[in-house]
Amino acid sequence: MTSPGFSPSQLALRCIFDQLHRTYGDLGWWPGDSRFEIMVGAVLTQNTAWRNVEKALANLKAANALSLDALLALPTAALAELIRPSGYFNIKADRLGNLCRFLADAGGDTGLAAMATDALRPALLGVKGIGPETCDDILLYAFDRPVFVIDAYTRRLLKRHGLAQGDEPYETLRAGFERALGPDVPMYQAYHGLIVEHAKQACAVRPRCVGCGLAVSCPKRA
DNA sequence: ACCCAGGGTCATA
DNA sequence: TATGACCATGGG
Repeated sequence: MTSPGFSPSQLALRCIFDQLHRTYGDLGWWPGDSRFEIMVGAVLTQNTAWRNVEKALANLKAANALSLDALLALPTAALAELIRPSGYFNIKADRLGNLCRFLADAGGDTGLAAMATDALRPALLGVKGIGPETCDDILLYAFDRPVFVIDAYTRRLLKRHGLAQGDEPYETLRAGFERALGPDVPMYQAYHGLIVEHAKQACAVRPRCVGCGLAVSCPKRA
């Protein structure tokens, strides 16, 4: 009843995961050297290709600005200039400022790490500029919480496999994944990365399930 | 030239 | 609740 309209079987979701993992291996998601870098990257990658985010992150590193204190000390206009390659640079500069102020108030990422997920998730969602996907990227990859990330690719993949209609509310899909798979941080981390990687391949590769023979559909485009 | 990318907010109905 | 406009760079 927690996820009306989306009750996938554990078998179906595991089947897709196993084929993707067999095809692409361990991708090492999320790339990043610190919790803070992952959080910043999660904001910068909103509706943006990752290669553009890498340029912005490189600019921040070169300016020695990829830390909470350094970013807080940076004027918004200067921050916007550094992250220009990632697009939406004005609004993202504001969002990073919101995130940094929230972090500082909460005692940095050490303070956040001490919070229970049930308290941390609403707190993050309360930051202007952090929606459900960015929030869950942060929870799953920066703080290793068992939260499944839902993105447009995941929706299309579910739709193509007939597991969901695709336009269900975010929370419905997230709850469906988590209930079917059970809490498994390493698998959640790998799974989302694999879906994105599979989309990047743009159907150049077509993993096929050994057991059921069903191919894993390409989640690129509608 | 057009379409898309590892989304989210806000105004409007 | 549910659309639509807006944000903006860079690669295919």
